[in-house]
Amino acid sequence: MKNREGGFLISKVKQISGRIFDKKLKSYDITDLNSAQGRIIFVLWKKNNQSISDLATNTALSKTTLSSMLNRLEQAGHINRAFDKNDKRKTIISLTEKSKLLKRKYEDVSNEMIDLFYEGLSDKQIDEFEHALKHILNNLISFEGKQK
Amino acid sequence: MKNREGGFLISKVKQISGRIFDKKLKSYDITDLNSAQGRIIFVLWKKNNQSISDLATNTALSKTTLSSMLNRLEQAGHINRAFDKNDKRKTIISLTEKSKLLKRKYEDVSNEMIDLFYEGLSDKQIDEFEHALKHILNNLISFEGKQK
DNA sequence: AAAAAATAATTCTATATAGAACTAATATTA
DNA sequence: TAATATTAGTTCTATATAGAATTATTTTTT
Repeated sequence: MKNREGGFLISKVKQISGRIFDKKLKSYDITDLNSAQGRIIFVLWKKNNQSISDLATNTALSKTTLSSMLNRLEQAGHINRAFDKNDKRKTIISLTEKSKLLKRKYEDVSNEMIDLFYEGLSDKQIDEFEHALKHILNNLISFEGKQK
Repeated sequence: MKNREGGFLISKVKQISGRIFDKKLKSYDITDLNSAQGRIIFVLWKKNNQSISDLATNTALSKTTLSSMLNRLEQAGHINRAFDKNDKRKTIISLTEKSKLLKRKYEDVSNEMIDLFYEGLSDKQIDEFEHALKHILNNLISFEGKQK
């Protein structure tokens, strides 16, 4: 069997791109949001008003991680917490105007990042790469789901 | 232009696979090593006796991260620190017998993980995927190198 | 050779991350 | 309906991660 090292490669890509993304955010004067927080805001841009469990699913972070990160995002004025009237256990997270205004700039950074990421790969290669990534992600999600 | 989200997908894959890997390690009775520490030991299995800067390069972690992680790995008896005789600034990290003995078991977990990761993809797809990953990693490495 | 620059590692501080244990609320079962 | 199980969030604790500042050593420049 071949010597595979996808997981190791992914870890390295994640590590370096996080550091680069953080620097790019600062160079665009986004100083009160880092890349990890950006991931959360990003899924809220896609769909506002999500419960914390929804966010856990959509960011792939644990609920406990979100709990503390949302505290900081709330403190910094990026998100609000509200109660769900139909289910008192739930907390609904929504974006503030402040974070809505960040969207354009953040997307510029994202695009710069994506350009760097995929430099030298053809559209076809990128398509196939992201297709494989989604496949892998689904493998992992369904495995983790089964574990419970 | 197409809507790319490779970075976001990679973050999610990294997050979930880390959690799964940690559970698998425990289920194989590897209780004194987690997946993050395993990454460091893994590059030392490939090549023993590396300086911390070398490890930073080969793991894609920052030197400060390594500094504290190596403390814990040393404490747990997995690695040793030694001075470089030719260059007194350098610290050479080597594996202990204990961590050498872990290798077989750790590889079993890795293989199980790789199987899960790539389930449903053909050899050709995996080859192309890892090829693209390496390409992306090189893009990031050379960019981060230029920054300095 | 002395001064300046670069390199290696550490410490300090802040944030990110997640498991275990907990509380409150809702859903399911007997 | 009462008892039980499940679900949603939080807190607590430990580890992971990295930037800034610092010290020691080596290399480069003048």
